Amino acid sequence: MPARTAPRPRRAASTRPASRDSRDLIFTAAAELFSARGFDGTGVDDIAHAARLNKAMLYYHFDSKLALYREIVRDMLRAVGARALHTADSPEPADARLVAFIAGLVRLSDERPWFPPLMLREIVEGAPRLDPDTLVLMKDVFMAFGRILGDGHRTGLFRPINPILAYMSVLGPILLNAARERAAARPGRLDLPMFADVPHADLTAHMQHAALRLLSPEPTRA
Amino acid sequence: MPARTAPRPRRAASTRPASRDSRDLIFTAAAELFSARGFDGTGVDDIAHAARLNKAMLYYHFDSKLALYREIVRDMLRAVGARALHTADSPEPADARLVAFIAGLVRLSDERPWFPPLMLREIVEGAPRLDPDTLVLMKDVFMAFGRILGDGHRTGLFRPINPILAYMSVLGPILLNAARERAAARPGRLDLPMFADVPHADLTAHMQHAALRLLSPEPTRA
DNA sequence: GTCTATAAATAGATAGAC
DNA sequence: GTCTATCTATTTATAGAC
Repeated sequence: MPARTAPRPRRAASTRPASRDSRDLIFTAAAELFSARGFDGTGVDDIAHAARLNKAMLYYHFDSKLALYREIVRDMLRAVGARALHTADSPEPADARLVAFIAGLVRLSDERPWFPPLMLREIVEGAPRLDPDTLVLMKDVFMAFGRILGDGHRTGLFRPINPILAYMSVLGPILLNAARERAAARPGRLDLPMFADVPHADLTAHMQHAALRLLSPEPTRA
Repeated sequence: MPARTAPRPRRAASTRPASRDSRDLIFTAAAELFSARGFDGTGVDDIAHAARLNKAMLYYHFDSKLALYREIVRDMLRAVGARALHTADSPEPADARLVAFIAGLVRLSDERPWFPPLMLREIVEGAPRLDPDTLVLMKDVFMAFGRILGDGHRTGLFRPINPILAYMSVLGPILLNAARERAAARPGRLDLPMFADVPHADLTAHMQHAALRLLSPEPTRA
């Protein structure tokens, strides 16, 4: 699921306790932990233990903790960017593309559950650990969103609006809610009301509806 | 500015390099750093250095790094909660209270710039470090928001909506945008388009407008 | 109240056996 | 490819002088 450019071939048959590729095990465990506790809050021992391996294996597959982290973020941003560019450049009208953009983000949050918390962290911290190539990927997502916004404005589907504020207003709820959901799912803690379950079916619809309301040119009230 | 329940008296006159109370210096430096780099990303030495003191002073004023962190979050949530409860219980109609609720959050983000990043981090991580008393404060803010929402629904000003999704949709953009702004202001990095300046005047208005559009009962489009 | 020096624990990273 | 044992640097926290 992590997906490097080309999936390496798997060794024939092997026993259960390490049947999946150890690199993927470490990758996934690390993504999970980094998103939950942050880069500094996660030890390489924690990662190795969660992957049911040891840290020597981590260093066998990755150069360093930082290199592993970067690979996770790059993989994630490549996935987001690919989807965003694809929908932004589709021939459909802007409102349909906006709806697809949001559906893509929500679906991606399910496929790569570490995406929302990790993305939030990177924005909050100002992405201090990312290399220039990865920063470009972050930019691409925003530019794709901006293109949808601009097209919508030109075709009269959307009202004029500051693209950054619009981006924050669309991305913020999606990321924050998914991150909240994820935090609530962790064992032990948190029976606060704001961490209660939200019916997953309503979610995409709400986010899409909210975005359309935000951008629609019709005035809503004084 | 951090504000314990009662501000202790200041010593008469003293030289510049440590004229302000050292406790407040450490408190503010720590809040700033914790919000920027997270709890684990911030060392007590970093804090002491930013406060132009040393870590022995930190331990003179606070029991531990964790105790200091908790005090910062508690102070922040007390401020948010007090403001939220005050506006939620005001006699005004719900839409006016919602607008005031948002203005309060934005104003608080200016007064205590560490609030948005810190709050985001706590939600993302599921508040694993907070003591029960502090968790209650988090709950109070949400409940105040919920009361405004419920009143608005009863009086026909708002449409029915899942309170958690509404909370995420109002809080998410405000926190994320303020955090983004703050990350962009840090020296060195980040000239990505999505980290560009947003005219501060537009900000509150946008957030208020967006929230009203989200909750208004009038249908906006199919 | 403020500092320097240091103890004790932890974390990232590597050597080398199997 | 996988593991244990270990080195080294960093980090929280404290002792004790001024």
